[in-house]
Amino acid sequence: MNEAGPRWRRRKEARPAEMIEAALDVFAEHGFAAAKLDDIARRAGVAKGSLYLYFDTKEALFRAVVEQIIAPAVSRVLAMAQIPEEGPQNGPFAEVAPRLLAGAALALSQDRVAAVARMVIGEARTFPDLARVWHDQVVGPLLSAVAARIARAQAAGEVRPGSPRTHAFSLVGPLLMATLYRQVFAGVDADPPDLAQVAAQHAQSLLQGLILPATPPAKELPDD
Amino acid sequence: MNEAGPRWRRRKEARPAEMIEAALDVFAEHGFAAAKLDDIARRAGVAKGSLYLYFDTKEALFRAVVEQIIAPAVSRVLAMAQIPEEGPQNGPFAEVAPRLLAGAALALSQDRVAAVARMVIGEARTFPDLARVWHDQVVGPLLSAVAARIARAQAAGEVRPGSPRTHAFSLVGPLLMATLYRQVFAGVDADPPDLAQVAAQHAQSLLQGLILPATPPAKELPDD
DNA sequence: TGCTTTAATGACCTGAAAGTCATTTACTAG
DNA sequence: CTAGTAAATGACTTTCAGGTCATTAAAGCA
Repeated sequence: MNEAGPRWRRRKEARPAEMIEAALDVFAEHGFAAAKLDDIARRAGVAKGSLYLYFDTKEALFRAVVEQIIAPAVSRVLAMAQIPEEGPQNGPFAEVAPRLLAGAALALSQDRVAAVARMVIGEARTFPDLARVWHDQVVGPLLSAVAARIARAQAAGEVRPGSPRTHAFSLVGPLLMATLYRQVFAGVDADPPDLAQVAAQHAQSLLQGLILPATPPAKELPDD
Repeated sequence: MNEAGPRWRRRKEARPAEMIEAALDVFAEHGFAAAKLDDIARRAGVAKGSLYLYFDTKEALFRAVVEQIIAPAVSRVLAMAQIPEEGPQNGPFAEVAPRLLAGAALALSQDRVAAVARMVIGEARTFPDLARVWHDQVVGPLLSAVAARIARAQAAGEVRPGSPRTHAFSLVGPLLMATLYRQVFAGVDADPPDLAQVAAQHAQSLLQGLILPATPPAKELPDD
């Protein structure tokens, strides 16, 4: 019987991150309620009791996962979109919008980010304060930044009038829909939508308009 | 001590519907996993054991809720949008699309429908066959119908080229986003988006284009 | 009015998973 | 080398909700 080394190591610094990583996998696969702490512990290579050295409850672990995964994604999207609050002009809106959507598509292409988004939607009612954090720190700032940029474009006469906030929904809604579609129907639909393609085509459609300006097909004109 | 009548009544026909109704309320409030059958039973005015006379398991009850609530909503949307599979021409796409979005907004304005949608998104991983049913019977048909209508409009030269399916995402994504926003942030955001407003403004924006064609604001032109 | 049927009950059973803690053992300071 | 510390363990406790079933009683019928 070979005893290669100590049965376990003391790794106070590395443990929490590993636990969060493992928790993300298990939560994403089964959802919050159906995820078992034993599974998470096993995947993290620790005993269940060890989880409680770093997280008080299952919910605390869940919240740590959300914060850990999402915070970088949010700042990355805003950075890629290059939407500074009060910065200098950063190009015409017709160029900013596709950049923003492309950046969002890239961020949401990571299944980890998309899975967290799906889980928050599913669990918001179970954890009202999670919904509050998400609203105040993620969705709110993102929506406000986009709406502010749209309002600037409206002031410059670039963009059609209307509620900037609603325009923001117009802009990013399809991407959210495609993301959720991929998450919900993974394994059911063999041909899920491609986020980059949706982002590109939607940017084009929304900016330029879906309707073609009465280009007669040279054939169906009523003969008079 | 007044004994007004029998302790309970036999109502084989009315029970299931009442149970589904109560179950919807409790599921919508707490999510599937956190919903207690005792609560559902109490709200339905029956004992827990009675639930098992009509539904084999908690999951069966959940599925009954989904089917009961969604089926009418789906057919109503398609009816309001007046998108027959092979029917006669039903007006230019520029008129059909707003009608479709308005109908969808109306259907999704019922919190019951929206709550079910949110729950399916949240629970799809826990119940893979629920995701399959939802895909095959709800989302798939709806998306296909809309995409088919868009393809017809493209063939007629009304609509810009591009994947019809992606165009369908462009069309309905913002409404889904607004619906989920309302569901997730109910109680957190005091000023949620109005679905009818989002539908109307988005239809306008998407069809006509968000970008204004270089209308000089008569003031900021560089003076040369 | 009594008999049969079966809808309905609710106390109970049971499995499962969150959370605890006395014990073990890796590490470190002296 | 030794003693002190605290990271880590995993068997145990506790809680709780899904599911069962022997019993009750409402309704239909002769």
